[in-house]
Amino acid sequence: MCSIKDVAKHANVSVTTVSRVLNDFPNISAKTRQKVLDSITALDYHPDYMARSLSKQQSLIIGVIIPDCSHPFFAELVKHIEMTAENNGYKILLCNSLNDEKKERSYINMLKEKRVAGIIMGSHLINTDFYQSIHRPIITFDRYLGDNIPYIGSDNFTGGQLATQHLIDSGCKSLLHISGSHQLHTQANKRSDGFKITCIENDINYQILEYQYAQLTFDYYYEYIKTTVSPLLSEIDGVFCSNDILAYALYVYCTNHDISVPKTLKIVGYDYCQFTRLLQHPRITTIAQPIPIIGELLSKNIIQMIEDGETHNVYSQTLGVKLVKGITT
Amino acid sequence: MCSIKDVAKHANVSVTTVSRVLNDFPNISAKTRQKVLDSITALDYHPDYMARSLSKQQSLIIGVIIPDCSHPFFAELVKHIEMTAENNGYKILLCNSLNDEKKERSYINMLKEKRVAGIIMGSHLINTDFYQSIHRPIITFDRYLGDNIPYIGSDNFTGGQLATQHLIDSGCKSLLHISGSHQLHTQANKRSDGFKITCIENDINYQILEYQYAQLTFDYYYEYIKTTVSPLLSEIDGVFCSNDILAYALYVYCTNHDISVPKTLKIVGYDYCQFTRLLQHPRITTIAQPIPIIGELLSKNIIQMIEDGETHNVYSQTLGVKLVKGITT
DNA sequence: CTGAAAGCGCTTACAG
DNA sequence: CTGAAAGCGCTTACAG
Repeated sequence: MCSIKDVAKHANVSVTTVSRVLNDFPNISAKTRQKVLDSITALDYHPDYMARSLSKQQSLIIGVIIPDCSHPFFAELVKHIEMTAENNGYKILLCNSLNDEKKERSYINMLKEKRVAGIIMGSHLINTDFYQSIHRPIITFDRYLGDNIPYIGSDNFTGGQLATQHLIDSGCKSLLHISGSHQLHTQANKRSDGFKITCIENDINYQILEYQYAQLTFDYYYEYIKTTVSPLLSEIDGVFCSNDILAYALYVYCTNHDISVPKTLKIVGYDYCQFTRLLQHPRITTIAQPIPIIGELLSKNIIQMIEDGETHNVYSQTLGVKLVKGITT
Repeated sequence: MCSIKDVAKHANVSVTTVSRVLNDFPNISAKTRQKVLDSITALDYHPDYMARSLSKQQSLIIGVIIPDCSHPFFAELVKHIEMTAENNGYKILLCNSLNDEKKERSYINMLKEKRVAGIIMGSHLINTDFYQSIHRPIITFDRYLGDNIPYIGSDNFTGGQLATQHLIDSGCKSLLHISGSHQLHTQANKRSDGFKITCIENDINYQILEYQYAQLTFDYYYEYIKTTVSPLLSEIDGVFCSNDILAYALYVYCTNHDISVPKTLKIVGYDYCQFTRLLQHPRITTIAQPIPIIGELLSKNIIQMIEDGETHNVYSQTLGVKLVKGITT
C-alpha cells in the first residue's frame, strides 16, 4: 500500500501537486498531470479514505437505522436508499435496532464520533427530545421529531381513508382497525385518523386496537390475533390492518378457523411490499406506499442536508398512496 | 464538537494522558483518571473515529457485498451478519451489486482505500483471478476463490442429494433440476452434482437447466419458466429448484396452467428463507439452509482474519442442511 | 505515573 | 503553474 508521498517521489513532484491532480484542480500543466497520472497507475495508488476524511472533515457515509432489515418493507427501503446513495458517491452503514432503545442511541452516537455524515432514522423508540441535542443532519422515515428534522413518508391519512372507504363501499357495516402503538408519535398514526374520520362520516361502527412494537414478525402478529383480535371477530365484517404481514396473518387465521374471506370478513393491508406483491394466494387488498421513491428521497435529502450544511432547505415530504385491489375485499 | 485537546486543557493534563484514559491504559493514577473522565462528560466529548482509524491504521468497518438486500434470502443473511458484527464492535457497509460486475469491482476498491477492514463477498460475477491481487481479508458466501480465501456455505451437495432422494422416494420417475448458471464456480453448483449422482444411483431419467444470473425476481423466474421450462413439463414428474422463489414461481405457473401439484408434478426448493417460512399456500417442500449461522460465521471469521492479520487460521466451513416437508411433494 | 514530539496520509491556505 | 509547511484529531514510541 503506497501513499501520496510515494507517488510524489515517483513522479518527481510535490505532494501538493499529486493532491491537486487527485482532486482535479484546474491549474496544472498537462505534462505534470500526465506524469502524476502515470505514477498513480504504475504504483496502483489509491488515496486513503480515512486520511482524506480527516483532513477534509467530512465523511461520505450515511448511517441508516431501521428496526430490522429482514422485514420485507425495510429490506426494500434499504435497497433504494443504498442505490441512491451510491449514485451520489455515498455509502451506507446499516444498523438494525431490533426495536431496542439502547441500540438506537448507540447507533446515533456514530454522528458524534463523526463516523457518518448524517443519519436516516427509520426506527422510532427514542423520545423526541434526545434528537434536539444532536444538531447534525438527520432525516426520518414517517416520524415528526421537530421542525428542524424533516421526514419523508407516505400520505398516511389518505391511505387510511382509502382503505376504510373501500371497505365501506364493499358493503362493510362494522369495522376494526389494527394499528401499531400510538405512543410513538409516528406519521403512521394518521392512518388511524383517516380510518376514524371515514367511519364517522359514513356513520359506521368502528373499533381500534393497538399492538405493541416488538418483533414485527408473522408469528407475533398471529399470536396477537389469536389472543386479542379473535374475540371481536364475530361483531365485525371488515378490518384495516396497519401492514401487510399483519393482514396476511389475519387471513391465515381466518382460513384456519373457517371464517370466509372476503365473504364474512374483508381485509385491507398497508405497504404493498415485495412479500405482498409476490403473494398469489391470496392477493391481499392493500394500500401501496411508493417504497422506491421514499428510499430515494430519504437518500437525496440527507445528502443535500449534509452538503448544504443547513437544514432549512429540506422540507418534509408526503407521498401519494393508492389502493391495490386484491381478493380479500 | 470538541477535540482531545480541549479535554486535556479542561483537565489540566497532556493530550497523551487523555488518550491513555480513553484507551484504558493501566498506569494512570486514579485521581488523574477521574479528572479526565469528569472533563470528558463535562464537555460531552466523543473521540473522532476517523482520526483514531488513521493513526491506528485500522477501520472497524466490514464491507458486505451482495446482489440485492431486498431478496429475502440476503435480507436475512445481512441481518445476522450485522448483528454479529455489532456485538463485536464492528459496523457494516452494505453494498448491493445488483449483479453488475462493475459495481462489484468498485465496491471491492473500498479495501484499497482502507475504507473497510475486510469484505464479506456474497456476489459472484468477478472472475477468480481478480481477488488474488488484493491481499486483504475477504471471506465469501458459497464460492471458492482460492486456498487463501475461505468461504462459508451450506452443504450444497448433501442438499442436492436430499432433495433428489426425496423426489424419488415420493415416486418420481423423471426429474428436472433448474439451476443457477454453472459458469461461476460457486459452491451452489454442488447441488447439481448431488442431484445428478442421486439420479444415476437410482437409475432415474434427469435433465438440468441453467438460468442466467440477472434479477433474482419472481417475474424473471416466471418468464423463464414460461419460455424455457414449460416445454419440458410434460416429460417430467419432479423438479428440484435451486431456490424457493423459483420453486414458488413454478408452483404458480402450474396452478395457472392446470398442472396439479404435487399429483402430476412434485416440486422441491432450496433456502427456506423468511418468504418461504411465511408462505402458507402452499407450504413448499425445500432444503433449509441455516441462514442465521451462516451470517454469524461470516462475520466472526472475517473479524478474526482482520484481527489476526493472517488468513491461515480461518477455514472454510460447510454447514448442515435439512429437508423441510411441505405440500408440494 | 506523565508529557513533548513525531507520525498516520491526506488537504489547503500561503508564497513565489 | 508549483512547492513548503501547517493542520485535521488521534496514537505511540521515547524520555524522564
